[in-house]
Amino acid sequence: MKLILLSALKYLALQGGSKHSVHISSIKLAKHLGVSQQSASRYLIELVELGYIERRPAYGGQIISILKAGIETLRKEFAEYNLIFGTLKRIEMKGMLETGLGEGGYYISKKEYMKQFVEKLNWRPFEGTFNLRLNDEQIPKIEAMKSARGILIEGFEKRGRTFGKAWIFKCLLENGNQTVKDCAIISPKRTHYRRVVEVISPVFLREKLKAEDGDMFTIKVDLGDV
Amino acid sequence: MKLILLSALKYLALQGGSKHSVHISSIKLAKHLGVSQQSASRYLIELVELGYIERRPAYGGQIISILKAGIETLRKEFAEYNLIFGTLKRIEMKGMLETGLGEGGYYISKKEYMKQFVEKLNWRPFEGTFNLRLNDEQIPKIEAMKSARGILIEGFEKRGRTFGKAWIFKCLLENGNQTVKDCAIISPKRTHYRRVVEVISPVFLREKLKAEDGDMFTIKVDLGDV
DNA sequence: ATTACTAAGACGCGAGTAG
DNA sequence: TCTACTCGCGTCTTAGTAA
Repeated sequence: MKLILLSALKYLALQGGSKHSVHISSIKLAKHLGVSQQSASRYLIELVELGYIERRPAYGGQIISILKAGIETLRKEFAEYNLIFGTLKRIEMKGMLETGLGEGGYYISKKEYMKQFVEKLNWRPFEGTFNLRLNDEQIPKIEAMKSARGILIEGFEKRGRTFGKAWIFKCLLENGNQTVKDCAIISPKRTHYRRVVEVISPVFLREKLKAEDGDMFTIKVDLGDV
Repeated sequence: MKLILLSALKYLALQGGSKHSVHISSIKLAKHLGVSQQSASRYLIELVELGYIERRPAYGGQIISILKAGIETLRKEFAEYNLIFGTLKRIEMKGMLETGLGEGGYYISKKEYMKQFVEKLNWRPFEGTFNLRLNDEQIPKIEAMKSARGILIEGFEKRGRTFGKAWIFKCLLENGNQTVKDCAIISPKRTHYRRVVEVISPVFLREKLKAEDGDMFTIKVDLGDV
C-alpha cells in the first residue's frame, strides 16, 4: 500500500470516518495532503479499489465510510506507535526453542538471585532456562518489553566480585494446545537487545511440554499498567 | 516532510532508536522499506539534514540516534492515532468566542434538563452558553470527544413533544492568564459534528472573563478513563 | 460546485560504480 | 563489506478540461 494512501485514510479517520460516514470533497482532502485535487481524487479511487473505503456521491463532495480493512490498516499502524512509546500492557512474541547457554542460566544458579526470584515471583524456578530465539520482526516487541518496568532483581557483591542486576517479566508460554501460566522472562541487561529470550518457570518446561529444539512457542508478556 | 522519511524514522524507533542508539545498515533499512540500498542511504542523509537523527559510521553499518525533533515528529503522529482510536484522556481545543444561538441554550432553559445538570455536575449552570467556534483542524478533537463517554442527560416527553438527550463533558476554560474550573461542554447529538462547542458554567463567563466576540480560548476536556 | 479523464512533465528511483 | 555519488528511466503528479 502506498504511503500517501495511508495518509489519506488517516485523514478520513480523523474527520470521524472510523465511527460514521463523513462528507468530504477531493479538494478538501487535496488541501490537507498538499497535493492537487486530481491526485486526491485518484487516492479515493485507489482506496475504494483496495476495499478500504466505500463512498457515494453527494452534493458538494462525497459521503465516505471507512471499511473494516481500512480500520485494520490504521490499527496496525497505531499498534506500532504503541510499541515505540511503550503504551502496551501486553506483548505477544513468537520464538523458536533452542539449546543455549544464555546468561539467564547463570542467574538461577546463584542462591542470592534465587532467593529474590522466590520472593518476587512466589514460585521457585526450575534450574534451567527455556531459550526462545526470536526473529528480526520481533525486535520492536523486545525493545518495548525492555523499556517497560519489569521486576528488579538486585545485584550483589561477593568475595570482591560484582554480580549485576537483572529484570524479570511475568509471562505465559503457549504452543497451540498447551499453556503454562507461571513463567517469566529473565533479562540481564537493560540495553543491547538479544534475539534470544530466556524463560524460567517452576517446572521443567522441556519435559512438561515435550518440547524439542526448533519448536515454536508464543510468549505473552504482562507489562502491568506501566 | 516526505512520507517515506517518516516510515524510515518509525523503523528506527521500532528498533529501539527512541531509547538508545541502534546499529543499522542502509541495506537493512532498505529491505524493511522495500526500496533500494541507494534510496535508504538517501533517506538517512535527509533525516540528518532535517535534524531528526544523528549518526556515525560503524563497522558493518552505522550507529543512529533519533534526536528530539525526530521523537516529536513520531509523537505527533502517535497523537493522531490516539485521536482516531479514542485513547486520550484529555483533549485541548482552541476556539474563538462568538455570539450564537446554539441548541445548548435550549437545554439550559428547560427545567427537566436543568435538574439533571445540577445533579450530575454538582453546580447550577448560568442560563446562557459561551460559544466557541473551532477551526477545521480541531475537527479530529471534536470527533474524539464525541465518541468518548460523556455524562448522559436524559431526554423526556412533555405535552406530546419529545425532548432529546444530550451529553456533557466536564472541562476547563482558559485564556492565557485566567482559568475557570467548573465548566462543561454540552453536545446535543452524538453524530454530526459542528464547529461550535457550547460551554456552560455556574458563572456568567463573558462577564467574569471580560470576554468579547473574537477572543480566543482554550478548553481542556476531561474524558475520564474511557 | 463537484469528479475524474488524458497528456505532458517533474521528480524520485535504482543501476552502476567509486571510495 | 559498507556508504553514497551520477545519471538515465519510469512513475506519479499536475494542468487542462469534459461531464
